[in-house]
Amino acid sequence: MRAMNDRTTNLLGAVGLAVAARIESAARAVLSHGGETPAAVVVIGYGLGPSNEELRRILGLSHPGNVRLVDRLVADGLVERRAGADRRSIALFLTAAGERLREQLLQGRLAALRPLLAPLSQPEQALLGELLARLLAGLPASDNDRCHLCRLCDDRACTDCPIPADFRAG
Amino acid sequence: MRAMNDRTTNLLGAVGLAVAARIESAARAVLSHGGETPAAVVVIGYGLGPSNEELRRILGLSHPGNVRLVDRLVADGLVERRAGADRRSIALFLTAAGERLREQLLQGRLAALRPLLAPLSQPEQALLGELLARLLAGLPASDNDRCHLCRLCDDRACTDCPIPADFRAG
DNA sequence: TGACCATATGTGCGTTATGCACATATGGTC
DNA sequence: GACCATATGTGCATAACGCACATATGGTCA
Repeated sequence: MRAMNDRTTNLLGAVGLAVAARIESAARAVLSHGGETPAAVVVIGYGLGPSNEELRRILGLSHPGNVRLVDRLVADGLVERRAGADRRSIALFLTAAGERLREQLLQGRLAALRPLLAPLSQPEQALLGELLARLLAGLPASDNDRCHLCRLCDDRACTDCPIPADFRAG
Repeated sequence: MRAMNDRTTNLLGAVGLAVAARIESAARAVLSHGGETPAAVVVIGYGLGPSNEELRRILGLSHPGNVRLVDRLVADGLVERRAGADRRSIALFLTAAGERLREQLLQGRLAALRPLLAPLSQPEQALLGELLARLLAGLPASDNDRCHLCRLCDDRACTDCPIPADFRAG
């Protein structure tokens, strides 16, 4: 089962680790919480007022885990719980401080990743982008999986997102 | 400061998250511990008998964190603490069970990542491999940083590793 | 209308992986 | 031999989770 080009597979793994580490580190520099907390800020920041349950599915957390995560963000003055569609559900929105922090998260993430591309020339970067886009497009994924994968993406940088996700329609 | 091709940067971030998630998931399927524990098995498995301190630096953990990590592996019968160079230091080695588990870890990681490359043709995969290799080679890194980055790599798959690391000399 | 179940939120409690401060033992140096 | 560096291990705390449970709302069906 060992493919000829496991070298590429292995390099992909090494790069993935480096990328994830930089993303996490950049988030920690701005927000004093780890795990899925920064992703929650980005997702809530789309302004659609997700319920606790919707957010939880996107983040891939348990119900209680999500409640505690929102507790942290509310305690920090970054998120507000407003009335939702039902009287049982709530709608999550960023405060002004939350919006500002979200901006820092998105920009910090890109800033942390840009140096990785520095060794490549502009055409090479464009080529890499195409290959990565094809790679992402090939992931068989439900709508929720796509939202999960893109939970930290900067929707402004992600022009022509290769992953069709309905929640971006707006 | 917003570069023209932040799209590529953003895609790199998305792919990195997907890669890291698959690596972690694959490790969890084989080893019932998370964090740096699987990496420790791989690193110790090189058979050089690293001390607690050497291992800790490669994994990027605190001293106590590393001691507890080794405690877990010893309790699971995967690692042995033997006498080290000094009478204060120890030398860590895998048991037979540890060796077997390391094999599963390495193969599981590659198996989890291979599907990501499936959308690309063979020449495209080779091209991606070259770009990733250039990307990794450009990372300014100390010896320890390199060991840290490669802490989950399969040294058999990583033929012609783009990252010069002295510890691979043997 | 009321019984019943599904859905959504929140809480008590435990676990895992970690860090900090500290204690202890060995090694080297002056 | 005094002193400091190095290496290991321990007590205690923390962050981010999950499971089991409790509670409230909504819908459905007799």
